[in-house]
Amino acid sequence: MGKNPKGAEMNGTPNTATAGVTDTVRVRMAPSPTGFLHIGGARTALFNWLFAKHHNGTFILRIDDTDTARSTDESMHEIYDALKWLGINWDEQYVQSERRNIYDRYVSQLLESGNAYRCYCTPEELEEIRAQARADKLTRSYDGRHRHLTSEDVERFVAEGRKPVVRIKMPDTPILVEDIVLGSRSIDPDTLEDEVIVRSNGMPNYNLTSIIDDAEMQITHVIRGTEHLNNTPKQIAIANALGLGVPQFAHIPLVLDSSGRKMSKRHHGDLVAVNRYREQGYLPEAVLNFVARLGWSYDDKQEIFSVDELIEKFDLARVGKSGSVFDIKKLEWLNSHYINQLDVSARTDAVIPFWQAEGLINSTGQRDWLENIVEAVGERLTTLQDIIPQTRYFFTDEFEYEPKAVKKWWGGSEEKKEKTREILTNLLQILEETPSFDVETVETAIWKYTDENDIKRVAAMQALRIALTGTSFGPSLFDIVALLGRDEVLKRIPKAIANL
RNA sequence: GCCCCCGUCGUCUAGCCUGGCCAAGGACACCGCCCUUUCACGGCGGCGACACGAGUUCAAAUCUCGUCGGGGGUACCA
Repeated sequence: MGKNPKGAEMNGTPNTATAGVTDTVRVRMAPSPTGFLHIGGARTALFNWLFAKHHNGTFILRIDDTDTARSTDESMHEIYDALKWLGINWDEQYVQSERRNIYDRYVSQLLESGNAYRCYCTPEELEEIRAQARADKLTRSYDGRHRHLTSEDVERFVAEGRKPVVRIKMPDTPILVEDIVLGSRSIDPDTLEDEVIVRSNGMPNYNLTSIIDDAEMQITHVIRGTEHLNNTPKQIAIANALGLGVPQFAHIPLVLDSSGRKMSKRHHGDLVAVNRYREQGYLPEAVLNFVARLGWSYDDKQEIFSVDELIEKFDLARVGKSGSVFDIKKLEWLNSHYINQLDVSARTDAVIPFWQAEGLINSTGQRDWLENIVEAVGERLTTLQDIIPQTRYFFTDEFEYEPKAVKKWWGGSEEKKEKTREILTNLLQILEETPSFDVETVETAIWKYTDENDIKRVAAMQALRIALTGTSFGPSLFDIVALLGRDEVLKRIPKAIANL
């Protein structure tokens, strides 16, 4: 694979040869709709999409729903939603269950050419074969025993009510698998067994439909997870038997959990659900940037990539071979970066749904006030969801005084508590008398009090902070006082004193 | 069991193809200091890796072989 010859195009060279793969790339993302889109799937989608965009190609979404028992409409829509949220848009879309006749046609061809055959083995029989093969340390289990059935055999099986599957006859010559990421290798045919390509209920199987559709849809590059590596020679064998060409393959390393195992819906649940990250207040830019760097890098310094930069810089040649551990800390870092990147207005827009979901606001009529709150919170959000603990007290005075904060700043002993009551009482009086309630006036008044009475600033400030917010952390206290307003502040201090 | 893939700081990685510039660079995390009304931000500093063993070579993280370790697959799932 050569470099993208963009330069040649810019020169306006009027030939087609120099364009190379640039304008003919066709890739696909082929999820099976058996659950939410998971993080690994999102990365596969992203790599395909980036590759397509980079080469001015076509990105196709193909729903591989041949497993009718597990596929659901709901899941299909969840996948659409997740992809749209990420901004990964597709140019063409196909659903495999609507393409039965195409697969049936190819199966007939395989049967007629003698490259496939019906197998009447029962599940029990297959189980036995497997067990025996394992005991004998064989490299494959199914032994092709129904390759050459007599018509009497068939009649007998049919009479017994057995429903056959269709199996592909694997070749007896090595299969060359070329992979852009992993390199080339030759697969010993003795390790391949006659795969089932059509189930006994007549439904075709993944290895068959996948490679047929790749050919039918003129896919040029198959970019998928390495869990499919062992399927590749099988699919190539099927394509060969059908006389179809095969795309180029690029198997990307797995996304692993912290103990090094493949992330899966089954074992990791919500942790891998893309939609879950959206609900928790992650930005799509952050998720995209994060998964892009799982298994791919541009150079030895750049970590932050806008989508446009990703498109410009993505290259399969820089995809690594080993699996990558999903580290949520890094995602969080990226997320806070992208949140901070938003201006106050955009950040307010982003955060409003979270306030609403929490029941803290019901209209946006107080827009200016909300923006001021967001401004005061500043760079304290790791996720949008963090806006709740950071700002709850602005919307209600029904909050708990955090025990740890109380103990540390209000005092563990009665003596210290008494001192705190005194400070709060004095502050109350100062704030009652202060001519205006803007940040500067309040600040001046409070500093004057602490400094003149030889009270530690931090002690007074934290005592007041807890009285006003119930917590020991958050935005500048003067901002909080100003945003809460005189009435609210003068109401909360006595209440705090009473609770001391 | 069998088949296949992989192996640089705790994590993501640069470097490996085209041996020397690598007493291995960056980022996240962690720790410390500074800033500071708190918590974050930010600034500065610290901790920290070539899986192991042979071989080739003047020289190996880089090439070769072996060992060990990890992972994926092994379905009438995809």
